Amino acid sequence: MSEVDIFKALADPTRRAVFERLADGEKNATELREGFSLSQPAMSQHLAVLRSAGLVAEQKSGRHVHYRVNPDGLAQLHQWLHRYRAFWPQRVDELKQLLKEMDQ
Amino acid sequence: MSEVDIFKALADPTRRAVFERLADGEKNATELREGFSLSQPAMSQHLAVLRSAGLVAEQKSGRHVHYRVNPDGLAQLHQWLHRYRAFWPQRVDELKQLLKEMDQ
DNA sequence: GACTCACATAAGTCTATGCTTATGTATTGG
DNA sequence: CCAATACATAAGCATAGACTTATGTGAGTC
Repeated sequence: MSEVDIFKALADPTRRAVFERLADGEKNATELREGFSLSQPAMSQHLAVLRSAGLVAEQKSGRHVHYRVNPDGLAQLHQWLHRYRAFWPQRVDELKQLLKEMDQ
Repeated sequence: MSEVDIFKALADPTRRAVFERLADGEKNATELREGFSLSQPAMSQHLAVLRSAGLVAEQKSGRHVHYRVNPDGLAQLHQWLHRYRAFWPQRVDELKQLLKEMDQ
């Protein structure tokens, strides 16, 4: 698991959508396919990428594999972003100001 | 500029390194090449990707082009991450606990 | 005005990646 | 125990992406 892997994993729109679905709650690979027009191997490969990036965790239960969000990946991402914190408070303030102005 | 573009832009190690150098301070394309073993067009293309992702901003000055971190991109990333905030406070607490244990 | 410098853009190549179909491997139900 | 289910893995293909060399463009220099 590294930052590169995390960014690469999230660079794919399908994987980002899968991750978002997992954020709603634990699901197995078959449930995750619902709504997507993807072959079963494609989903399996996407999950492998997310897993090796530390973004999701798996738990085998019989012949099902339950996937859930792994906070480790998000923590890594959060830590990376935090290095550049100096750049966004200013921006946040600007947004706050903008919202204040829009309210009037 | 979209989340996909941002993640894609940051998925490349070279672009992440370029971004990190820009975080240290505004630089032009030639200065950015120092230390990298990249052709000039390669750097130019990387900067184009970072620019279209909203991660850096350019400012032309004579025949030089000065690049700097654009907070907009980081703000987008921060906003994306914030959607999953529910997952990381728990993790942060775990890390704090771990650090506390390591101190002893 | 020719020349150089600091870039951007074009075109071509090679590798990475996302997809497919085909197959392998546990697990479970009849 | 045999078929079906729920996956993972393999192999092949087609597109995307990162790089190169070559060329274009506009701004400073002499």
